[in-house]
Amino acid sequence: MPLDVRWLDPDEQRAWRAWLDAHAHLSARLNRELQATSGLSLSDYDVLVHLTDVPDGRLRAFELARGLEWEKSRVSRQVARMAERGLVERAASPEDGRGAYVAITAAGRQAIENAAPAHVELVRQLVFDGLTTAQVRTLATVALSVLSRLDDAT
Amino acid sequence: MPLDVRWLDPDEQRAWRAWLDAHAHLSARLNRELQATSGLSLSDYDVLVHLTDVPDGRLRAFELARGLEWEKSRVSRQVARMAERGLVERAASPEDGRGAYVAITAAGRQAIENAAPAHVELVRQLVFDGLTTAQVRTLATVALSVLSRLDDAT
DNA sequence: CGAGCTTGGTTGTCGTGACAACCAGATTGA
DNA sequence: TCAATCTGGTTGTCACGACAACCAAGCTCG
Repeated sequence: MPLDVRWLDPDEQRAWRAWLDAHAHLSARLNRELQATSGLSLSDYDVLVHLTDVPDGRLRAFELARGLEWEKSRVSRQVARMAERGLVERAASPEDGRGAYVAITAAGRQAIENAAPAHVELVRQLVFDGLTTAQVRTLATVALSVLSRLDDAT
Repeated sequence: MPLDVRWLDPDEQRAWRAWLDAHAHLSARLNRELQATSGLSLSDYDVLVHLTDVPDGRLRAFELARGLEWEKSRVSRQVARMAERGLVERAASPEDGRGAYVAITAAGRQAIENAAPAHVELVRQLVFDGLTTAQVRTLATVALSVLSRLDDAT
């Protein structure tokens, strides 16, 4: 066991713990609230956001997987559940015999249009209303730094 | 549907997305690495950290739940799994007939002592080596702000 | 062409977590 | 004292996600 480990100093410890805690509590809270007020989970919400972002409201499953950075199995199952609830529909692809389109339904649009305002408002209240613009920018910088280091890493 | 929603501005969007992405990728990566190099999950790791932090290496289940901020059912199941692998032991409490102590075993100590250095090193590489001390402090401030707003909220 | 590789997607299996129901031991208050 | 309540913990059930195995449709190259 190496004796030269560079442990975290107290400031780093603090920041690290706080980050983990904040994220855990925040996502639990957002999920609970979303669930309670609109019957959607965060995953449902993310799928619907991606589908509404595209002109015709439909995407191939693999595009959805790419956009969400999800495992394809996760997409498959999430879409299956959402289809059962009528939020999306699946359709075979004419161009590619293997393909599966995922299309948002009217009910799906309704659901996200109902859910979005309160959700965004809550994010604003819990996060951004407490921060200065400088802090927001630093937050972005920090997160982007982590992301780039994750990409670099072996 | 309210028309006066205060949507996120571009900077906020960016910070929000980056935060979520960074956390998702980072925790996936840390989990994978920990699993691969030491056979522990992040949850295992957290439990072991809490147990090594206390003098006699044992805690009542409810103390563990409090410290980890976990549901008691989660603690119960996690401990059951870890006991099966010999990382911890359960013991009845003499003082309280209902009580259950969770104690780290020699194997558990060994496991975390093996795992910790590489884990901390990775956190350092992926997060802190890329940040200035000012950024670290801002990160802590931001996270703490979110936490306090979560507490306030109804 | 057609065997072998690649790609898009689904499914089996396992581990995990939330929530609620439940059980047993402790506590308390009329 | 003893019924009502509270507390510590476990278990049932459901949803979710990762990973690997699998299936079928395209592609590619001799």
